[in-house]
Amino acid sequence: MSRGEAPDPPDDGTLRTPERLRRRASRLLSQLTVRSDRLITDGLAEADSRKWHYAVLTSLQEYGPGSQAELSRRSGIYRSDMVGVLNELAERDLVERAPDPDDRRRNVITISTEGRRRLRRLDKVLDDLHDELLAPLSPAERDQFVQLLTRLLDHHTRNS
Amino acid sequence: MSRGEAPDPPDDGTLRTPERLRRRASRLLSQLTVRSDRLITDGLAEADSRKWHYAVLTSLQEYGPGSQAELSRRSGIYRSDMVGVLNELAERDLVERAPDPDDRRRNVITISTEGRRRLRRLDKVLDDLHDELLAPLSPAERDQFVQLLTRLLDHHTRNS
DNA sequence: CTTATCTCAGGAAGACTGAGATCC
DNA sequence: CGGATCTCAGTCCTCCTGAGATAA
Repeated sequence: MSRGEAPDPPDDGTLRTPERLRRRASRLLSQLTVRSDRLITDGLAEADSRKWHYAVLTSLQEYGPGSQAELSRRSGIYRSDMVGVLNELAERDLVERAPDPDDRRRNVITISTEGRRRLRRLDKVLDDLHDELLAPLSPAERDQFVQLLTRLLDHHTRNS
Repeated sequence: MSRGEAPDPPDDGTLRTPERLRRRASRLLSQLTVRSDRLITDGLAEADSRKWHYAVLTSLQEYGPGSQAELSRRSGIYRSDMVGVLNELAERDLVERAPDPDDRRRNVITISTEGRRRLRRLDKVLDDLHDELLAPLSPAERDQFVQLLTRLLDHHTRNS
């Protein structure tokens, strides 16, 4: 409360007006995401990685090799940003990029053995980080939270 | 499902591995926040406003006039970015910026009548936008959601 | 002298646009 | 030809750092 924020809510259902700002879901979301992003980014940086590395490696592990456009669709990384991410991954020998013999516009991206090893480590790192992120919630509440987020995201993804 | 995403979950509690990526709370958060931000930003743009305008106006309405540094603390806007926001608000005659006679380093920011009127409109706009944002959730679930977000945010705010 | 306030300049990172070259 | 793919250059926004000027 050292930041001149709103006082605690009345706790009787009444919503005092100062709470309007604090309780806007959009604000809560963006503020929490800033913290979450920072947590994850810092944690992965200690493992010489980024969120995007994890997203691409997981997608390769689970769905197999693919073109860059395909990886982009799978992982949600923008097609124009994919180039840079793959450069970083290739530098570290975590993936291999080879021209597709069947369609010479494409590159086929494959995860390397080193990449699989790295992915296992990142998965552990992320488990710990999520433990920290969701610390105040009970296991049941964590599921609840993930479920609510998923439903919201699905809804807003389908309606493009 | 036209985007090469993960298939639907088994729906029996089992978590197939491809779901790891999809279900990471950090990813859900940041993806949802992107959509939410876009929704809010676009909606407010139609009212010639931004999120920051609303934050500052609300804080002025609820807590009364204050210096820029104080507004910054209340509303969460970075002190360096506050200048620009106040310029925009002053341009539109929604706030008044006057030097503090007691401390000549400071400006005292006051909300104008026009500002109050604008704020009432923005509050309605935001109510509608949040209805859209939380559309798939029942009223009880919306409360649940806000409550979970608040607890998480509080936890990560206290630990600086 | 130290501290606080206001201001501006600019960096880093993410989401995104647009366009050119290449190929189907 | 239209459409997809890879790449690069660059925009916009947000969060944040740093520093200068002024005044307590």
